Amino acid sequence: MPAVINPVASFSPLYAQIKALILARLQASEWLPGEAIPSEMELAARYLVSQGTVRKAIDELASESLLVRKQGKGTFVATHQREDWHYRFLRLAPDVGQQLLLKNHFLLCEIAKPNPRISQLLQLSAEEGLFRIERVQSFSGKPIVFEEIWLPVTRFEGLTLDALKSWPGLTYAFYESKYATHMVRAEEQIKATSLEASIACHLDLAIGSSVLSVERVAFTYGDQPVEVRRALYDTTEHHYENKLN
Amino acid sequence: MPAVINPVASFSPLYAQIKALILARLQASEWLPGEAIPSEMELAARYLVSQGTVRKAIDELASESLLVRKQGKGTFVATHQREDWHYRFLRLAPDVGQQLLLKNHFLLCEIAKPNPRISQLLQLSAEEGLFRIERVQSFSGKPIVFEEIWLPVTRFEGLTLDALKSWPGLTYAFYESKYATHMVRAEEQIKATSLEASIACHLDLAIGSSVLSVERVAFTYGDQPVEVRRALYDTTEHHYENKLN
DNA sequence: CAGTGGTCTAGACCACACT
DNA sequence: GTGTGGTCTAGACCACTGC
Repeated sequence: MPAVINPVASFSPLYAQIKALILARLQASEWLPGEAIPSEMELAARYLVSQGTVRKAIDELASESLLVRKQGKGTFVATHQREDWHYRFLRLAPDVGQQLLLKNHFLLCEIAKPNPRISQLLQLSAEEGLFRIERVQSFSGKPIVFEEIWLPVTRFEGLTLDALKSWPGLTYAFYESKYATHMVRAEEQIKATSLEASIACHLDLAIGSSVLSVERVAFTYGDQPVEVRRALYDTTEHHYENKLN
Repeated sequence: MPAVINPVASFSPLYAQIKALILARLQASEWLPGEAIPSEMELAARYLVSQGTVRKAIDELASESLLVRKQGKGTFVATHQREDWHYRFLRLAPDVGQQLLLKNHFLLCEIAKPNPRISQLLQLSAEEGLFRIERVQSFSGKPIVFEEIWLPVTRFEGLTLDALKSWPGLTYAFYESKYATHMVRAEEQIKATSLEASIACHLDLAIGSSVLSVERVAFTYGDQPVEVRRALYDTTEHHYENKLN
């Protein structure tokens, strides 16, 4: 007889309820990125279900990359602060040669002018403040990416250009470690555009060159949008890679 | 005690072996797209394993979209000849408004000039013949996509422009129904380029306009490359959509 | 109703990591 | 060795489909 976790509503299967309970813990930052969660046996005992049911819940969370299983060691909360996750969301690759290692150069971090489109994407009211960050990323000296990033001031209170510049790792690892915000997934919209004069200098390209415009909305636990980026890629010697399944 | 399917090599788990056996059946066209495969119980009996083991094998194949499960009905071989699969590999979406319904217009179908790059992508020797197809796709009268398609002559023997033109559905459904070739996955490389004169007329755009170049290699069962496409998208009012997980 | 996939359990054993 | 996740089994019952 299954233990009824939520007897009132929901005809959802038990493992889905267990999954929701685990998700709630993650969302509440009770188990932090990089840490191990309790073993399957312990969770099964805690929630009064069988190990198999916990397993199925964890399986789904692992397939969504919220958790990472490691045989013999345990199950861990996914984190961007790891080598093998550096390219989690980066789809830019060189046409020939090895995978690239981009070098970061932050240009500015300011309070953004009100921008209804960005506010809407982040599900914020027009009054709520936004940071706006600019940066350039280069590969062996050549600038490849110009990027604008918008972040809600409320979640990223006190953010400064210096803090960004002095962080050694990835931006998403920075969010995780300084603002307890783990990015789970993202959606991108890609277009081809002509390079504007104001940006051309940053990319070392002629005005009017064709560049790839990639607009990204990134989400944390619970499908909450937290960050908007608009990047311009120089694709003369690189491309955006995508797998369709 | 597990039934040892392949006692010689492979320390792979039982369900992986069952998965391979099912995959081989698909690859051999023993179970055709759209058809139901035997029930879990029947497969379990046939391979002398428990239902749970068959289930895990099918689960993986379903998550790779090779099979589709339908509760109460059975498990079916995935097919492109279905309404809900029409946009399986199409990532182009209008900036505003509903999902689009593209109209096809085939321009030509010829024996291609030798092309080492395409041959290499399709893992063919330079001598093996290739078809080359051109088409334009439009949305409410406006041309949006210009596309070149390369196919190996051996697999698509007797292909003609008329056959393509008279096919009412999707190209991948055509391959499936006329050439017993089901596309399983694809890889795309995306760049921004300037529109050439020879193609500009097809897209109703000025020479030198920025357009999205999408090069796709599509694979059938067993990771065998079968088709190369190079598409140019007019992204003034559309975009390429991508989800990062 | 019978047949299908979907869920849940309990228990056994394997593979791996740490100590 | 102990503890973790990974595999496999056997059997029960549920949910959905179609006759």
